[in-house]
Amino acid sequence: MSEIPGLRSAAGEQQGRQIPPASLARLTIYLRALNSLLAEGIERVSSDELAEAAGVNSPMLRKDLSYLGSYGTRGVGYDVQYLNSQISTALGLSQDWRVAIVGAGNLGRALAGYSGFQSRGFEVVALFDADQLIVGTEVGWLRVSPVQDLATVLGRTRANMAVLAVPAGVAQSLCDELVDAGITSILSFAPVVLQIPDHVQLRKVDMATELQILAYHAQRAQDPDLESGPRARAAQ
Amino acid sequence: MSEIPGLRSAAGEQQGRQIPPASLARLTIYLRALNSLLAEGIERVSSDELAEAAGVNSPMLRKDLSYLGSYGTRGVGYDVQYLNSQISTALGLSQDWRVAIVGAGNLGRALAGYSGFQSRGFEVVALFDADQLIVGTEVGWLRVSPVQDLATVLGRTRANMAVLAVPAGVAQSLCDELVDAGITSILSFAPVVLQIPDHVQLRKVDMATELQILAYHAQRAQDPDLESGPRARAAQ
DNA sequence: CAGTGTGAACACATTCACAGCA
DNA sequence: TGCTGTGAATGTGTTCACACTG
Repeated sequence: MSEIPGLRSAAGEQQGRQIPPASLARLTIYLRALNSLLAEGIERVSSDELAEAAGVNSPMLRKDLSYLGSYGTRGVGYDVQYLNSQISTALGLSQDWRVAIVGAGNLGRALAGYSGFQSRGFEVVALFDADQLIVGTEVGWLRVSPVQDLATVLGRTRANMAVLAVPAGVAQSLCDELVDAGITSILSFAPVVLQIPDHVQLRKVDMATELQILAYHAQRAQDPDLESGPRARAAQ
Repeated sequence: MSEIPGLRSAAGEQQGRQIPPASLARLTIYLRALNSLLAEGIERVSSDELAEAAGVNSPMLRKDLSYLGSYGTRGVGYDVQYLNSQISTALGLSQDWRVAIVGAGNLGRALAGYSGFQSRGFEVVALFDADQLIVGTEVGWLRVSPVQDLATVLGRTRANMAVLAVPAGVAQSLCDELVDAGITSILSFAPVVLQIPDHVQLRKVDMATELQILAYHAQRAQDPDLESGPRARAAQ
């Protein structure tokens, strides 16, 4: 059992093609599901089962996987371990990512202590704050550094990603500092539009936006407005 | 200045149509930008200016606004105050939303104290935790309630939305309790796929997913792979 | 023959050019 | 004249049916 399909060109195959953004987002979910299966000691899954676990339908799952290559066995399914490692390398999770968190308020501390990072190949290597009362305190295994030392500490810790967990007002200037220090991947929780150069990747999470979207749907659900033809059930 | 276009059928117009999900997400950004302009005392904006402030291009902004109705003035632009209120009512932000936060760890506390909620029409009315050491403590204006009292407290506080900020392992059962207690809008930060009935709206934020997506792009940027024709710059 | 992999059909989102109005 | 509003064209994402294979 679990014979591993052709290993030639280990992480290669159709690596050159861009994975469509929508698929990319779902691949991370499949990875999570595969890790759960792995933890349960399950060795094989069918696309139906994995799709169920990931909350999508199986044709979509298969199409998503097809952007990476053909890692399943027809009539059988996927080897959990093998598929897991294939997706991981495709997503670039085989190298170590060193994350700096800027802002050690509740959110920054929550992120610093979030086990989901460590367990999925991200190491938090620095934590910054501007508040003198917070600087120097310990959060988990980390000591909070002063933002003044941003560039220095980023260099020393060889951080290659950053998370912005600071108030909106100071986000742009700190973002600029991160970029100047050579960071090219930033995840921002600040509720502002950040200006960045082309070569920098920025992703944003805005919790108020999420609630507003929920509010919109909730409002429509309660007013029995013009609920037109096709049942408008927003997918998970 | 600022003559207000036809008020007949106040919040009506083409309210019946569903706003496309992609537009909906951006409308919340426009709202944020309009609030900033309002704070600066600016009364009018053109689609170019507002698009710039929101980090999108202006045809897209105009198309998004067109799903709500025609609230601009040709040759002039938009009245900031008026457009702000039109988008707000379209999104259902004119009624009061009462949010319960389940989980008073660092993340839950960060959310409870997040000024972006209060300022945008969301009131945090309850905060729950399972840990006896945390129950009873104060976070901002709130006292942490025991999860055992979930249904009771949700009823008393008339919460109509919930945020799940709990570990993956207990998310599903708490989600079920929320649903049983009549909550139909849930924002989950737990890194698991949640099972929900059709009438419940669920949105998910997964920070590890965000970092993984960044990792993918960063990996591609460093390996000068097959960088094919069209410059693959992931939009903000 | 069960279950993967994928091309072709469909639905949705974005872009663009320009008509229409203050 | 300047800027909004929108239909038509393009591009992207999803669904589906089924060919293919272990």
